[in-house]
Amino acid sequence: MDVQSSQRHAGPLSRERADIDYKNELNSEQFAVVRDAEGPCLVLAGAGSGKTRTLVYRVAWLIAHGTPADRILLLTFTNKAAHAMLSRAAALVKGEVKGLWGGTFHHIANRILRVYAGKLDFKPQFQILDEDDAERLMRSVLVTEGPHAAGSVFPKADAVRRVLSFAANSGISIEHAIDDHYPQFIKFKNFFPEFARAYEEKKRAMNAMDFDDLLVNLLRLLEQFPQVREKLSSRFKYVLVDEYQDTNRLQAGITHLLASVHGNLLVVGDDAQSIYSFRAADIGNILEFTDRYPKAKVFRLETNYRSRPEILTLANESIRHNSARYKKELRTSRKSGIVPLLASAPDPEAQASYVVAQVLARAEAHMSLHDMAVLFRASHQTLELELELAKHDIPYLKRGGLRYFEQAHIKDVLGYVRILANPADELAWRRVLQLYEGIGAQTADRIWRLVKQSPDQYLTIADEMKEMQGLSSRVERGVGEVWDDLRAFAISAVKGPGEIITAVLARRYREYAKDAFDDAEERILDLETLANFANRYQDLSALLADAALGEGFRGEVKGASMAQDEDKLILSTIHQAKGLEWKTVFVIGLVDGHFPNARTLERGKELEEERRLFYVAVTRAQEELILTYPETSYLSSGYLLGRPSLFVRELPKKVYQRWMIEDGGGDDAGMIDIDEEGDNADGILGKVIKTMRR
DNA sequence: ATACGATTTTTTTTT
DNA sequence: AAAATCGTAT
Repeated sequence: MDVQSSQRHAGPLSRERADIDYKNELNSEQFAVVRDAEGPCLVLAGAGSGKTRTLVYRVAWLIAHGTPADRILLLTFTNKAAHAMLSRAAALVKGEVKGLWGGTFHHIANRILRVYAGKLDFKPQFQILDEDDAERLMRSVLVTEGPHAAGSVFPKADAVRRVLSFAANSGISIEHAIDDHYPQFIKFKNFFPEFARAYEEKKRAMNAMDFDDLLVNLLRLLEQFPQVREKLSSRFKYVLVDEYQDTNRLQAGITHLLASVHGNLLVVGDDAQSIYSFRAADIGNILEFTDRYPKAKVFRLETNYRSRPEILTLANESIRHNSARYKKELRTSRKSGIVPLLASAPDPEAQASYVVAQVLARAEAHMSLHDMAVLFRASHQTLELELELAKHDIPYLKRGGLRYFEQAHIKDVLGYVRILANPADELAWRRVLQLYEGIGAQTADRIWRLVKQSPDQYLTIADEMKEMQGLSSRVERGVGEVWDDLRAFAISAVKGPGEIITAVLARRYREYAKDAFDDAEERILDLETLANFANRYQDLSALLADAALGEGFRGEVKGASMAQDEDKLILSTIHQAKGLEWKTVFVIGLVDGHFPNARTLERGKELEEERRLFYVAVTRAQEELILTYPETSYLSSGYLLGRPSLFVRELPKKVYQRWMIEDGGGDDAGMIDIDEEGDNADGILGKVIKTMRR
């Protein structure tokens, strides 16, 4: 319908690409979305149903029919998804996506807030705090504001921050968040508002926002400044959102307002793949979309192009144990293949050597490593596997766990950059100061209190410092070195951000790293790469913002430093694997206590989310699915005699084949009969045997 | 009093 | 692996 009308506004139609044959390259369900998604639209798309493809073609269609790329906003959930989608769209329309706004919510919020920071009383160079920063800042709040009653077990900084974060993201009060989601903190409820206030105050003083603030402040900006809202939402003629099931209330509010002028809001999601409720993602956004937008068109993509029917059967059998869901059964267009395998190993070592043997067998049969992936619930589950892979010289890339920018050496060095960019950055000061011999938490605190009084004159403070009482000569020397260094780095700063890092490395950190880390060489190499990368920026705060948001770096820097197209096996958390697919998928560690996670086993509501996670994992597989679990494994409390995961036990036996892995040669923990059908009644603790061994 | 090294505990998932 | 805790050195 709108094809003709939008063509009329198309301007120079000569550029329209006749070479995309939409009808042929898409199925009829997908084509309907690409052609008709005007106004509010909800696309319910099952796993592997070509949802990314549909979005990419929709973008191409819009551009081909005259919408300038810079009037399209494409919101995705991860940086990786954003890049993948933009490059696919670029390939389709031959580079005409330039100017398209695409990225994560946080990325887009950052971009908009840089322009309008002033309206919210931030300076435009505001600093972004990553999770580690936020936790440290909260820790310093608890030191001053926390109750000092000895012996009282008080929630840790990270826990406090989580509560506040959850409240912010779901748009509920702190009290409410504690009552409903963190009942263990009810007796401390009265303290939280005070912590929140002190935390806010510290952030303000630093001109800093944490991840949540990016969303909160963008929403506030749109709500409180109608001219801004008008301007932005007029600009974005089309707003497209991927993975809508994982958006939270703030994000739904933001998309609502950004699309408020044109009303063209296209959201795509799958309620069965909602796995981020711990971050306050709200399935209600999808389930109630048609209530919020009564005129919304609803599309369904229910044909799976990815997986063999045997794999899909297993997935469907699993997800049907969940009660809260849209009724939807995935059909596959593919021919019958191999029945999924469930393999049990005596211990994690045997599990690892089994996976490696299977990988090697496939590699020998000329399968590329990048066509296989090993998925897991939590990143520490790969320990044995990584050892085994190293032993066999198999190159791999692990996703999940510590991020590049959260590693100590990176944060240390960027600490100097942060001080130079923003001398009011309390966290950077504390971190950098404690790198020096003789300066610990106490001295760092005293120095910071002095700096705080006039941050902009920090270079001249050194003299006052000397007059501080009771400085031992060791401390005094340390303080002297700090300022000598800072003066030197301030001079390098003129030449660009990369020069600062080079100078830090040359003047101090190279030596420091050799003492502090046993893998110093690798880390120094890392930092040299970082220096190179940083030189692409002129603006320190732009560099730091991208660092905090994880933008660009992981893929580019690391990829460039390694052999670019070396074939690698992917190890990934299931969360990071969302939206991806491989021919062969291993899901390891399927034991009660690990997956489902011990914490969620105790709470019924979260168990459904955990099951959706399992669903996401198995639906990544195209040809082959191999599930494994160790019969004994390891929890912080001791050995866990595992029974296979609930998610496996509840499946009908006919959907998988069974396989027993022989002991790989590691020390045998003794054969114990696993009660596979075991009743759920005895909690996992009953199965934990404390051992003295460690 | 403070720094720092050794020991113990604890760890989901992500922007 | 990193933080919290504890004990010793400066």
